[in-house]
Amino acid sequence: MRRPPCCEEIGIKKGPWTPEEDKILIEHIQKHGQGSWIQLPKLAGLNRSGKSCRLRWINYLRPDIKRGRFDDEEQRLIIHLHSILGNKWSTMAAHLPGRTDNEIKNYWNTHLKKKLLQMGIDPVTHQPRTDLNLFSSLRNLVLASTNSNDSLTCSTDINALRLQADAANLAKLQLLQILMQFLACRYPTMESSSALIGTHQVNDQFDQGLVHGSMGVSQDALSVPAVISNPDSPGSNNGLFGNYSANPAPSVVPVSPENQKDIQDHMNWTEDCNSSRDWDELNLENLDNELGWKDILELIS
DNA sequence: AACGTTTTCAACCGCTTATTA
DNA sequence: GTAATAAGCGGTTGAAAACGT
Repeated sequence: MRRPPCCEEIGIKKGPWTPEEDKILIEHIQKHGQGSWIQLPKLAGLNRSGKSCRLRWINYLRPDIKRGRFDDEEQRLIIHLHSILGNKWSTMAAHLPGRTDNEIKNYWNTHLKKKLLQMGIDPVTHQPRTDLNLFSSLRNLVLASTNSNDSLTCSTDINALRLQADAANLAKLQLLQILMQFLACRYPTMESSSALIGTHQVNDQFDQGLVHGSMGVSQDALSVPAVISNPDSPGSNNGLFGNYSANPAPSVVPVSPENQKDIQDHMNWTEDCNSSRDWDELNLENLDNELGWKDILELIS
């Protein structure tokens, strides 16, 4: 079924399009319609492949293309769609009028993916990450949340404030759980002591805190976006992280294979809590440089 | 100002799927 | 049913811009 290389494509121009080429393509399509992309370059007098013409038109020259930054609503939608569809960029583009699959793909890879990673959420599984890298990112988020009043005072974007608050609160929850896992592993015999509560108790607290809003996570952020065809889904479409509502207590799951590289440089310290070497390498004392882990515990309490 | 590094995104490549003869 | 062709899709690349030192 492999298509043989087309001899007509030998010697054709590649690389960035010139304004002149754009003009020729636009005028030709306006005059004759899209028709056959293979025939188009020849008919229009362009030294380009049909593929290249199609891509240029669909991703850049179409009159209904919406350019500029993605707004909060679009970001929420992309994240939610990705949690359901995975890397089905063209399907996602169908839900975002004026946006192309290429644009969404680029935006995901350059912005949203990083955002989720910084929040400690695996961009593939859309579940909280457990690697050590998360620890520092969570600390940053907790720090950001404590400074949010300063850094965002001048902002009139209420959504931005809420998103950051939600992210920071989720980070706090994850950080607390990770710390509890650390303590539970470090002191297994004290599992049920009042000083070191067990993980299941932590989860209960998460549940209660999230359900009742006592942990500060806005209810909006925990609701399911109504964009996807799920008429049974309760709640409204608010909050960038609404798609995580199916997992109200951020259960700790392994990081996806795709992001394994990110954590190769760190020990997999939550995977095997019997490995004393790993725990010893997790030098919590070093975290005192900017914000001690004890301080974090105070912050999230 | 100069240089190196990182980020962004348009464009390409190779593969799969759909259509047609 | 099969093969050839066209269209579409997602991953990857690389040039340019932005940023940091």
